[in-house]
Amino acid sequence: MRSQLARKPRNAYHHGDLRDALIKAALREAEQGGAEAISIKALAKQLGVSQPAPYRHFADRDALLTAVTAEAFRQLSALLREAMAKPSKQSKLSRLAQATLDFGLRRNGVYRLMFASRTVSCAAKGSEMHEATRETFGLVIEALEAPAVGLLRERQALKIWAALHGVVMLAEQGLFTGEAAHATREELVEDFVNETKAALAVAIKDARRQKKTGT
Amino acid sequence: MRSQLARKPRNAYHHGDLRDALIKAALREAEQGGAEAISIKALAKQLGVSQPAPYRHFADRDALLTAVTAEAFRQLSALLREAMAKPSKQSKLSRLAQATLDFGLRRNGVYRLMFASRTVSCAAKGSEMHEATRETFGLVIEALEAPAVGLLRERQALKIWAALHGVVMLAEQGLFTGEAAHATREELVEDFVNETKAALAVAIKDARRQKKTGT
DNA sequence: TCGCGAATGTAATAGGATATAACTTAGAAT
DNA sequence: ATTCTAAGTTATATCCTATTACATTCGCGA
Repeated sequence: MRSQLARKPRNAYHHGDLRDALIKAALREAEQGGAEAISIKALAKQLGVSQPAPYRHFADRDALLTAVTAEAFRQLSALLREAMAKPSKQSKLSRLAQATLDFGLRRNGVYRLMFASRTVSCAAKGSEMHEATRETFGLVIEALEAPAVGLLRERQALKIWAALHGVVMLAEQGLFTGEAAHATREELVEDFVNETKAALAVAIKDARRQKKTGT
Repeated sequence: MRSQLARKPRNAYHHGDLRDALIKAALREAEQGGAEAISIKALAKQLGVSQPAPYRHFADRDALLTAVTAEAFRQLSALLREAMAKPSKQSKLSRLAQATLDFGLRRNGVYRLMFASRTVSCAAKGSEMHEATRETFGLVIEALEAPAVGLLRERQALKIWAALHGVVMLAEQGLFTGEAAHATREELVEDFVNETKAALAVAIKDARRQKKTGT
C-alpha cells in the first residue's frame, strides 16, 4: 500500500527516475507558492523516498531550483512557440505578448520563480539556464518579424520583453485593482506591442536611409 | 564590552528601540541577498538581544519583511522626490525614471525584496504597505506633469512604471550582458520615457477633441 | 513615592528544513 | 561470477522559526 505518487518501477529500492520526478513535483509546488514552496524534504516524502535521496541528483536546494527554473523556461518557450504558430489575424508579436501575460498570471508562482534571479546561477554561459533563457528571448526576436539591421531587433526585443515583464509583475502585485483597473492588463500589453511595431518600423527605415547616404 | 551594534540606551535590559533597529538592520542584510538574507536569529544576535526578542515587535518573519518592504518604498519615494526636485534641463519624468533605475541596480537586493510580492500582505487596503506603494505610484503620476483627463494619467503612469520595473529586473538578471549590451539600460529607459511623453500628448489631445465634439 | 500593570526581554524548548557521513542495495560491466 | 558504481537508507549535526513560561524595567495613577 505505497503512496501513488511514489511510482517506483517495481522493487522499491531504486525510484527509476527520481531526478525528473523531483523537477516535475517541484514545479507543481512552485505553481502556488513560488520558490519558497519548494522543500527538498517535502518532495522526498511526496515521492516516497528518503529525505536525503534528492541530494544524489542535486548538490543542494539551489541546484534543484535552477533546474526547475530552466524547465519552466522551456515550458514557456513551448507555449510561446505554439501561440506564434497558430493562425490568427493578430500579429505574431501580439500573440506572443498575450501568451506571456497569460503564462505569467496563470502560473504566477512559477513565473516568480523564473525571475527571482537567484544570484548568478544563470550567468554561467553554456549552462542549462543560459540556454533556456536565450531560447525564450530568441522567440521574442522572432516574433518581431523584422529583418536584422544591426542590433535594432535585439534592442526592441529587449524593450518589449522588459515591458511585458513589468506588466506581469505589477499585475501580480495587485496594482491593477486600484482606480486604474479599467486599463486592463491586456490593453496595456497591446499598447506596448503597438509602440514596439511603430518604433521598429521607424528605426529600420532610418537605418536603411543612413546606410544609403553613408556609402 | 558589549557589541557596538547593540546600541542599548544604558541599562541593557531594554534595547530602547528594537523595532526600528530591526527594520534598519534587516534592510542592511537585504541589501545584498534580498529577502532570503533576512534572518530573525541573525538580526537578534547582531543587535545584542536574545533570539526571541524580535517576536515582541513582529508576529512572525513575514510581518518583519512587510515592514522592511514598506520602509524601502518610503526610501525610494524620498529618492524620487529628491530627483524630481533638483533643477535640471531634463524632464521630471526622465529624472524619476533614471533615479528608479539607479535605485534598482544599486540596491538590487532591496529592490527584489520590494517586488517579491509575498502573498497578499500588501493587498490590505489602508495597511502600511498599501500606503507606501501608493505614495510611490503617486510620484510617478506627478512626474508626468500632465493634467488629469479621465484616467489617462494613471494609465500612462502604470505603463512607464511597468516598463521601468521590467528594465531593472532584466538588468539584474544579466540579460544586458549579451550582444544587445550596447543598448544600455539608461538608453532603454529614456526610450520608454519618450514614448510615454508622446503617448500622453496624443491621448490628451484626443480626449479634449472628443469632449468638444461630444458636448 | 510607592506600587502595580503593561511593555519588553530572557531562557528553555519544540519542530521543521538543509545538508553530510557512513552504510546498503541493485544493476551494469568485464 | 565478481566487482564497481549509481542510487537509496539511516543517523546525525546545524540552523532557523516560533511558542511558552518566567524576569525585568518603565511609566503612571493613587
